[in-house]
Amino acid sequence: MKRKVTLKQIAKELDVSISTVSKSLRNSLEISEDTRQKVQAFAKLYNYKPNNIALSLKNKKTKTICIIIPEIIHHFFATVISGVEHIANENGYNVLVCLSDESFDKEVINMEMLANGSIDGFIMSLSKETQSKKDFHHIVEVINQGMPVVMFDRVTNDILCDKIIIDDEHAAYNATQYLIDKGLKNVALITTIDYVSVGKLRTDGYKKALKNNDLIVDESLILKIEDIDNFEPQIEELLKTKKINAVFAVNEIFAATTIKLAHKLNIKVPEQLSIIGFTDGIISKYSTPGITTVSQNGVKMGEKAAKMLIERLESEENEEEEHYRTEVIETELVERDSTL
Amino acid sequence: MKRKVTLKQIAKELDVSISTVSKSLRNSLEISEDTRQKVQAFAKLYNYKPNNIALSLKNKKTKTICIIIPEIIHHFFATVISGVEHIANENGYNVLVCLSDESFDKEVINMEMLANGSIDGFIMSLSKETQSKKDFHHIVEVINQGMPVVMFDRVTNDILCDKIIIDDEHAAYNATQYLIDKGLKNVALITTIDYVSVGKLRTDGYKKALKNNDLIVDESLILKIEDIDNFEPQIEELLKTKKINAVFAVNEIFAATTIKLAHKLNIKVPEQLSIIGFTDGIISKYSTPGITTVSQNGVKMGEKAAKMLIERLESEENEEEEHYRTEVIETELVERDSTL
DNA sequence: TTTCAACACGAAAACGTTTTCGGCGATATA
DNA sequence: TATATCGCCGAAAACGTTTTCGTGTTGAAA
Repeated sequence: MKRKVTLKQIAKELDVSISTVSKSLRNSLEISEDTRQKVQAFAKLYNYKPNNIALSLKNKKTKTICIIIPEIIHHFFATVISGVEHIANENGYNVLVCLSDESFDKEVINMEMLANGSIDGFIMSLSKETQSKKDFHHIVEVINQGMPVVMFDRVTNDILCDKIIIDDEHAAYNATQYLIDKGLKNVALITTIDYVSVGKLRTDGYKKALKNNDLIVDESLILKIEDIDNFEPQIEELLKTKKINAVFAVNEIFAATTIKLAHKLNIKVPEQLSIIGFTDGIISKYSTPGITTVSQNGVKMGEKAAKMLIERLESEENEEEEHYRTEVIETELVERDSTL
Repeated sequence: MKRKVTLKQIAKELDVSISTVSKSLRNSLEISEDTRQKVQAFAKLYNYKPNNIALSLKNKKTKTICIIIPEIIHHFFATVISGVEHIANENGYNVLVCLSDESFDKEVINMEMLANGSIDGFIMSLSKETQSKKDFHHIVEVINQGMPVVMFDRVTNDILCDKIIIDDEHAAYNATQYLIDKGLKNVALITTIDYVSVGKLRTDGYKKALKNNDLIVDESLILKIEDIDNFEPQIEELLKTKKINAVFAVNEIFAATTIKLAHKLNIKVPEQLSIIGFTDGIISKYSTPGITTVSQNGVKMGEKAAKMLIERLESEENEEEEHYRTEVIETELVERDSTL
């Protein structure tokens, strides 16, 4: 077991100074061709690699960015990570992944723990709890320390920073309009509780579409799911008691579950019930029938977020202006077989 | 924008030495009650937090572990990360995620890049390319440098280290037996090419089950998928031309696709065709019908892997024995509606 | 009054780099 | 011969910690 070799050890072996070794390896002209060759050969032989931690300390840059997400099991977040990782890697950055588990405390702990030089910047999507508490002091603090933060998807207006979002309201509007255009007038909405920013926006879009088509918004057709672990009965109830011919679900789990329940209740999809989901997940793709859905393009969001963060990191040296941007990623309606 | 405060700055402000500040903050009895209070108050006021990079350099421990996986979009790997992250966090470790994208080169680059002090240890699952090339020099090198590695799922016998696996052969055997027990004699297998270790093992289990039930292994019923992006025609061909009443698929994508194609060909699932998948993914759960599947318990794998790695990291100080373990995580057959 | 311990604190090394500056010998120039 | 120049190299600082060891002051004991 040969431990890692350091500059000091090479210097000692070759009976030169540490500076000489360092310069030789960086091919400085200050050092004679002869010495350079000797040092480089020796370094190669012993497989010398500079210690990253030491470099980080010296440069005050870790070349690591952290992404904080509520959960990784969620396919959308996985795709975002994938996008972030690619761009980061291309630019020589590593990616630290932290999960908040939708908990405010974990989010705070993670941020405080890493804001001490461990990383260069954050990419994050707020936890549900944070959104409901509306307490963002931990984020403000980090930003005030001069560490750039890019928020995506679940963002808040209370914080000034770069943001990547999709136009949730507009996307929901389009999805609802799509259903209406098919002649479906009784569209139910299955959504989350309001404090989840995207849930609220999508609900707004749904309502707006109805109104613009002179349809009345029937609140009893809007199902707000609170308990993510036990919502089937509510949907079943909706399908049984209400006269609907279409459902717009704000995520793919709700959409897939609706299909399953429709099947159970002998309601034919899409003949009797059209269903549109949200998110570009694998569930929608591999489900039978395939689910028509609003694609969020998580990969692109991740890529864009990483680009913005890295751009800010690299330009920061020149102490540039603090002009924050909010980028909107376009969504796309992927038509499959769950709609007429 | 107040930048991070350091010991040196506090020392200067309070007109004491750096040592005094450090000791005060660690509540050393060497320092007078008075001074300690003063320093601590000041530190709190300026929200002092020790710089992690400096600590890492000093302690030669980064409290960071890296997990290298082929892709994150795969639900199974996402669950593993989740398990790793939890245990890591509990023990004060952070998790760096690297994606090899099934590429040998990316795997090598990532490992070499991080083996220079950036992290304390690796948890990894081999990329397909690495498995087919059988070139593991990068891993051997890392291990020889004294950095612990824990492999999971896609492992190799050519490397000595801790491993977490499931008994793929046994699980496949059970799944096949389950089908046979239902009276289904014509069981097809949809698998991957052999160099993916788990694909091979699952194929072996399938064959063994057939043989033990005095059924002949019909190689034409074994479909080896090479091109992950265009395999539907092959499955369709299989369903159309072969007389089969059950399919065992080695992952959930294959299983879900089979259902979709059966639906297209008007083959009723499970009445005319029973399907069993592999992996405990969300596709199986939310698909209609729900897919009976072999659950791999990725979370538990991740947890176990993290535990083994951290255990080795913390015990290493005592230069313990080098006894490597291979832990087998039990699988479970989750019965849903895609089988009789 | 001298001696010694206890107390409170500071200097410095160490972790592994990079980089600035200065020095020294040799050669070229005046 | 004296001076300037150049080539080659080393010392040291810096990044932010922790920790060992040393040192000066104080009080009490002899």
